[in-house]
Amino acid sequence: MGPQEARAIRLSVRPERRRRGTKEDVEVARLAKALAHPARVAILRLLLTRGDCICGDIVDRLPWAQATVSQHLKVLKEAGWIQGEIDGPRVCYCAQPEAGRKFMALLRTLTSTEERSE
Amino acid sequence: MGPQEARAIRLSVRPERRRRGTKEDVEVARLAKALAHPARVAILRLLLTRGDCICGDIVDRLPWAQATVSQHLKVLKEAGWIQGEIDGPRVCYCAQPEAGRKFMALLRTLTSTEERSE
DNA sequence: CATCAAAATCGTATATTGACGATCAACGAT
DNA sequence: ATCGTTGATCGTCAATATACGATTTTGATG
Repeated sequence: MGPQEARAIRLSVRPERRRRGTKEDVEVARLAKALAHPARVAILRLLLTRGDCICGDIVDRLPWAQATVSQHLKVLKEAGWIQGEIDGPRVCYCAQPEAGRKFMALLRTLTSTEERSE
Repeated sequence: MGPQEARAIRLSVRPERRRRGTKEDVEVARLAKALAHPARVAILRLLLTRGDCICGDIVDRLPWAQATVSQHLKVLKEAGWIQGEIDGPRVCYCAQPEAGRKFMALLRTLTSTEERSE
């Protein structure tokens, strides 16, 4: 067997299945991705510290345009970090503590050296 | 004052400072971003469970090309999640537990409702 | 129903990611 | 010095993310 043939084989034999990773890995990545921007972290922090349910106030408190904030809110909402509740002409957002707990749990699982039975 | 003038003012008066967010928010986002891809989570999990210091084995175990894995390793390394040590013609990677601890701590701070001065 | 305020969405321009073949650089061994 | 192996880097293409003005949608109110 030639020298670079081995490489070629290794390259081609690589597992085809699971192109996008484990369920768990995808989940960790999904939650992490939603936090992967300072604006979204700031929004989440705002909702957690100043208390639940704010809305256009977020725009006032953060240095981003309304459209931008709205976009980030959407990302956070879709990932389950926050929840938006329609309240008359405005929308009240609040953090979803379960997301944080779930994320922490997943991270702990990731870190723990316990054996995993596939 | 006109109706949409208020909006205009709010839009223009928005704080110019801190375009990219707090130090802490940027840090959380930075660490989260490095985890925001299943391949990188998988790599980290591999290093944490199978043990420190693997290398081309990562390529064999994961369903991505060598160049792709190398790229992801770089991202993880630059974010401080892992460390690479040159060992002859190969490179031995190992997880950096501090990163995880730091990230968890930041997340806990984020979640905690404690009052933050500044 | 005309109007206003609030927030989502659209449109768009720019920037960043992700994947990967191909190539390069480092190094051990002949 | 040459070769073979390993892993980083380059180049490129497609896809996704970001920012935000402009517009639309939604609902309260006169």
